[in-house]
Amino acid sequence: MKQIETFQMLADQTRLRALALIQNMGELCVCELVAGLNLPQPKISRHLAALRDAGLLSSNRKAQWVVYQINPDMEDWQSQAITAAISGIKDEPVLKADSKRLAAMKNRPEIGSAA
Amino acid sequence: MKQIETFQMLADQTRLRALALIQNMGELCVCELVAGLNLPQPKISRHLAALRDAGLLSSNRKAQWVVYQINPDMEDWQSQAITAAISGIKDEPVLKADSKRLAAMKNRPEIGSAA
DNA sequence: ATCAAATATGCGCTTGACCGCATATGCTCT
DNA sequence: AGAGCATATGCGGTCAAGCGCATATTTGAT
Repeated sequence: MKQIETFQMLADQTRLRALALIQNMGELCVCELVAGLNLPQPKISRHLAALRDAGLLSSNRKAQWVVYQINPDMEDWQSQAITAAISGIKDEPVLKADSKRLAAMKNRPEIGSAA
Repeated sequence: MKQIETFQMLADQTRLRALALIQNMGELCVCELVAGLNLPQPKISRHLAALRDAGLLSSNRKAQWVVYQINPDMEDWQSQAITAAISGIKDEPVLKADSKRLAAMKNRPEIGSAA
């Protein structure tokens, strides 16, 4: 049963924080997530890969960066599950701190839209 | 972060099957779940205890039986999560088999409403 | 071609989830 | 009190998840 994988993905703090921040910002590269969540880069990279493999995120390369976003082609129930998850954690203080750190990030890449 | 626990609970086939069957039937005792899911009683009992401890199920004793139901006092996001989960698995063949086995159960206790 | 930044992966370790099996506890009825 | 069903729990084993650390890979700039 493949659905298990989805909920497994939502049962981890790092992944929830990453999903929340990505949903909040639209799309983010790995280094932005490293800065926002303030965690080792290999750890972030692995979690993102797992989320992508599970179909919850999609990624595409933009120059030297790999940009992740919520997978637009998810199944409805997956989307609902993510919504529930983010709703469940939305008041966690750590999320505010994550956003704050991201906003304060030095040398933040300007990908895509802006120059 | 306590929310993790909720999603952990949803990341297991046995627990999902139990939740689906319980939601479908309103309330069920352990022995009915053992019959429906066709799994060892200790295994079922443990999973039910886990779901109750996580706040997803509530239980109350009725004579010699312990009856479990979806916890009516869940938080909204938990309820949403369960809905998403059940929606995700609703077409799994195993669920139909579970219902069928439960319906065919011999010596099924008549708890509460009926005599 | 070299270098540096961004990202991914290999490896060994630890911890916790789940399991099966045996057994304890609780409840009911006689 | 004793028998019998329903439910819970103790225990040991196995396996996968997550981690830290080092390193490989890809990409862009000089």
